[in-house]
Amino acid sequence: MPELPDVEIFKQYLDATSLHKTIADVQVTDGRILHGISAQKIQSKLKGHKMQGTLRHGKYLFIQTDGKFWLCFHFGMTGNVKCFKNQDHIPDYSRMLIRYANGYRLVYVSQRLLGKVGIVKDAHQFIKKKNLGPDAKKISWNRFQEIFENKKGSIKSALMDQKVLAGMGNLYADEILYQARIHPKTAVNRLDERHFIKIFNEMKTVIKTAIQKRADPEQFPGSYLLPHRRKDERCPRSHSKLKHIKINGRTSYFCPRCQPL
DNA sequence: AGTACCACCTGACGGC
DNA sequence: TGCCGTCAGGTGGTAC
Repeated sequence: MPELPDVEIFKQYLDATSLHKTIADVQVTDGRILHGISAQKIQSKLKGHKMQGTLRHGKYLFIQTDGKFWLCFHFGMTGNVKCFKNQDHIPDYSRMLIRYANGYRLVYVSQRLLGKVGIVKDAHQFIKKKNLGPDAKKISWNRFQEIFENKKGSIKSALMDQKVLAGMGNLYADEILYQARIHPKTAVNRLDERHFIKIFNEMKTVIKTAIQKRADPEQFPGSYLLPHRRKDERCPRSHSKLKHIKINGRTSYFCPRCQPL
């Protein structure tokens, strides 16, 4: 579930497995993941280069190379990266393989092909051009207050809008609003400072906790909504039956008792 | 500006 | 067993 915490885990994983290793070869097994570049071009571009460092902004993962370009990963609704020894069996839905000179391969996996891989000149420039909002993990309280000024729609839509705030997806937006005890349909302009402080603090805690638990919902605290985010399950706090509604076409789970409108 | 809907894809699941 | 509709965590485009 590649939202901010998941992508942060991928970043840590790449930092641990893939930096400063010479890329011997690149194999694209499904070109539909490529964005704005051909399989041949990405191969010739990466070959012989090394990854120098990583940068995550929202759900995007950028890898700086020792060339004048960055590799850019987006994971869509299903996707991850994994490193294997050359002779290891690689998983289904592996769409791109980066083979290192040291005998390992980095694999980009994407079952539904909704993710994208590309080359960008500069990550910061890309973020600007895409109009991405500030990163949810790094944003300061002052900036957080500002981004909701003059907003009128529902708080959940705003939290999930990558141009407002980068990194929150459907699941974590639900979790944050659940922890803050705010109904997802609440209009932003009906929230006061006290509410925003609560949302901000819960957001930071949820992100930190999720990353600490390696974005694995099974390890999340019992007080979290995420592991119970299924039809007919109950709120871990009030034991009321969870409700689900559609907001902007996405299913939103909440507790009608803890999060009244 | 906000929302609603469609499209992009594959696979899992429930109903019949 | 199998067919079919619906749904799933992402984004982007269009139309109202």
